[in-house]
Amino acid sequence: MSKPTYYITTAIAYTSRKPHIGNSYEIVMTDAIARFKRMQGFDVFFLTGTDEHGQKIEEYASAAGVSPKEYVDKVAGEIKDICDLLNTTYDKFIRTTDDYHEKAVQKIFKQLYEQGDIEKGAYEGLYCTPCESFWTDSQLLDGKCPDCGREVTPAKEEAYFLKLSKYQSWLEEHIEKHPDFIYPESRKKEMLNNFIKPGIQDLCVSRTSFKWGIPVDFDPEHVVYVWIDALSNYITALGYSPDGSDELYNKYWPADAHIIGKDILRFHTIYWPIMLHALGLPIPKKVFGHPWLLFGEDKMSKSRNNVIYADDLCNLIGVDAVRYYLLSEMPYAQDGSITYETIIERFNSDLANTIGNLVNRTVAMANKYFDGVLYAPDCAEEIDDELKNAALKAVSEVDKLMSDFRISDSLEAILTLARRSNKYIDETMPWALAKDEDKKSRLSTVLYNLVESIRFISVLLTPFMPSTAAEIQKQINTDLNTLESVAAFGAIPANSKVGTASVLFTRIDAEKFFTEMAEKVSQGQADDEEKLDLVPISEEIAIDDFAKVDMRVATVTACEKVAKSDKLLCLQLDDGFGMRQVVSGIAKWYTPDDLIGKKVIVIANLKPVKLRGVESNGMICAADMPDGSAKVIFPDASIPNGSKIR
RNA sequence: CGCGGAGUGGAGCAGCUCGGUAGCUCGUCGGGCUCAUAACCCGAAGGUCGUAGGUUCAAAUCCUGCCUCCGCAACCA
Repeated sequence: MSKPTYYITTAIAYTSRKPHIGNSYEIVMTDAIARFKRMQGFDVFFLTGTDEHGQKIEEYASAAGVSPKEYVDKVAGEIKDICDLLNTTYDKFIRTTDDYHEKAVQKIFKQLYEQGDIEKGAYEGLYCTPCESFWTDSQLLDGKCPDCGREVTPAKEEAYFLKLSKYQSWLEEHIEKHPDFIYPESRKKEMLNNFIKPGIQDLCVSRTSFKWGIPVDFDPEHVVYVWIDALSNYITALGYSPDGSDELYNKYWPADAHIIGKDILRFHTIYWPIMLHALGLPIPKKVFGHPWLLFGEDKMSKSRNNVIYADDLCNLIGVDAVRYYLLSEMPYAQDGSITYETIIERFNSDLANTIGNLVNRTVAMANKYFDGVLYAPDCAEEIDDELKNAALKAVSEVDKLMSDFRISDSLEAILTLARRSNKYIDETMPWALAKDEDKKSRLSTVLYNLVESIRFISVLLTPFMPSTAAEIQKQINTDLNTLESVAAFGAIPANSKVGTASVLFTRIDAEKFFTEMAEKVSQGQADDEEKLDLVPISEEIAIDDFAKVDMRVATVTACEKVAKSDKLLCLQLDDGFGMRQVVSGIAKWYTPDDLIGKKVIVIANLKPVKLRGVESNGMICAADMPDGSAKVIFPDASIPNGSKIR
């Protein structure tokens, strides 16, 4: 009888830059689930990989002066290194530039085209030539362009479309009938109400504006756009092809779980199922949208190098501690936040004090009192049952919680057992028993129970902190590490001998930590990585082109928030010639009071547009910050209004 | 009225489906112990459960209004 299969995937990571620690959460979480499923006896296939096409990569590559392929090779290598560093046990690492994937995608595209699910079409929109924008009927104001109020004309731009609308009712029904399909539950409503019920828009699945993608083989002007390319990885990795698939595919598909970020839930719960359904394939059983791990508030983002990378953190606190931190700090449905303070706090409290110290003191006592030998527990007391029950309860809790992917709760359940074990030591006071020759038997029973409880902890810890689990088992000298071995308390054979104690986690001195971290982050790291984040320099222009841009100094005389918008401020400017109204998307970072009375630089000859119904005549110069915010450029206050900038 | 989520002791969360002594981890303070990594164990302080009403014998838990925060959508010339 063959083992039941379990196919689990992460999303594939986009190779635009080296991922930071928040991005590593997903692979570690998926790894923990995969390892746990293997322990449960499943035949697991765990897929991860990289998404390597697209215009952005084309741009980054040209900015770096290398070919797109060279560029993605580098970044994909870095991503894979991080997966390996974090000790994740993926069975396959797919890259969307892999040959077999590209071929399969072309066939999938063609198949969908031939059966009519993809059609060559156009943005059937109404086009406003001056604005270079397409509009739908519903967007028009009085039948005219909502931006400039001019006439619009029907126009077309050639592209391929995936016809989603005809599967709408099927999808709605599928989601209703499979309550487990979208996780967590709260996300389901969002998808249903926001995107499905209002009507699914057909999806544009090809581009002609860039080349770095998989060519549509029967129409080489077009390149397959991200959705079909990237989503297909889950089946092409298994060797799926419309004209015949590999064994792996037949064995593992449909996936048991796609673990993805909440931001791409929409693509996985709408486009992906429809694509599969159109191809006549089964739908994945579960799509789990996990929350994000953010950098604590914006305290850290003020200093410009707030990004934490997995490898740096591993150097500081170790791989398993990083895994533990990621898995325990992330709540189930809301975003978690990273701060160095909580990293240290959790490390010291949970790992060093609770688990590490428990193992250390127990193994030390076993060696001290009985030269490490564990005798048969023949002097039980009532209090022992509490420990045994706690151990067994931890097993059933973890089992239950993991079936819902409740990772941090699972870890907490293990910690609870560790705390109970520490308490047991105080209750039984082995050091007091040791002083009384008559209590040797009781003492050996207590130590046996403790070591067994620690063994439970180590076994349960395996999916989350594999190296630590192994190290604990080495220190208590056991190879009983399966889930079966923790079905009942007392599996350690009598007269076995524990190993030697050594510190599992050295407590972190916060002060020292911050010093070391600052050093590591500043040296070497900074310059190299920051370049990757820079927006590429635009194409060369002539001086004449620049001369077309008329920039002037102006004073902000009045400023207010634009109603019903989050981002827009409406500014009144004195540009030397008179008053001018400009709308700017900086409300998140500036209040009107910050700006009134200040000098700014305005692009004075920009074509006017309406934003949120408010006319904007020009644009304020501001710099993009690494964290996505913007800083307005304030010129010297002595420059008169209307001065031209060149 | 675009859609959805959330507001619980200093911090982070659980409890809310099926109303009935407000719980956990961290931190703080006091005590205990000494096997251990200044660790471990016990105890205490600290919350009118966002706000205003309503239902009820009884509401953190159900209903309504309001305020605030966060996602998504719109929007950043």
